[in-house]
Amino acid sequence: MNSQTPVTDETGEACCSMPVDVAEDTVATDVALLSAMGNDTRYEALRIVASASDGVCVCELQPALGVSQGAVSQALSRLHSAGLVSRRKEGRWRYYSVTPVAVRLLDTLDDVRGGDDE
Amino acid sequence: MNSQTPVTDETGEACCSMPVDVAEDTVATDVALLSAMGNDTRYEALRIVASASDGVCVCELQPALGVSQGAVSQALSRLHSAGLVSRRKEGRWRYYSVTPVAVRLLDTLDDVRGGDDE
DNA sequence: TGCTAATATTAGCAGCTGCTAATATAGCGC
DNA sequence: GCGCTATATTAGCAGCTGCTAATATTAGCA
Repeated sequence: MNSQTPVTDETGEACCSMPVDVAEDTVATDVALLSAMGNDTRYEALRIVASASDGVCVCELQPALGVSQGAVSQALSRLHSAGLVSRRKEGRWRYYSVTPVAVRLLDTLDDVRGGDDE
Repeated sequence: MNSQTPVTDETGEACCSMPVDVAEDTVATDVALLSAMGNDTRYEALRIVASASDGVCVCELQPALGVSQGAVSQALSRLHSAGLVSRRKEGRWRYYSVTPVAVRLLDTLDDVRGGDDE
């Protein structure tokens, strides 16, 4: 606020304690994860990849997601650089699989959403 | 890709199985959560609120976050509508606290980041 | 080698997002 | 009621994001 922050108000109406610092690299790491998943196309792609037992190929994600091939590739590239999917080549095909990080986060999302449904 | 998707390639080189459908409201719910947290200011605000035992007031979040009062208010409003913080009034002051949903997600983020640090 | 198929990358566009400044609203004491 | 403080809301701007279309790259085959 100005210089009259209630934190040090002498009337005993001090507002509350000093806030903590959040480490910059923690912020960057977590925000990269969260924002990578925080988009419809990328979230759906991740869900689809997560539900496959042996990886999903770009060629079938595209019809499922209903966007262009380029958009699918960009989505997967973003998920990969955030550490949410791994990829491998098999001839012409590229397969994507979820990482343990993604599994954990998706499970947590399912838990908290399930709790709301009661 | 076009109509010759490897999914049904008769040569046995079928690419993989059919992808699942992801429920639209599940997508909307989760993406709202993730994108609310997927921004530096809002993530840091949530972290600060999470570290306080009895709620944090807007007036101290503002200096901690280093943005305008209006930006703090907007950030908290977004977190609130995503169900990540609850709020209460005490006279002139507005206090924000984390919800169990936020706690779960932040804990999971800490877990997966901790795993990476090894 | 030349072609097709799969997919990554790039360029560009329209809409979105996050911020500031200004304003509106709520609470408090005189 | 007035003036102040705390904070929510609004308007507007600059930069960002997600998409398509086009192109580049890679793999496979005759």
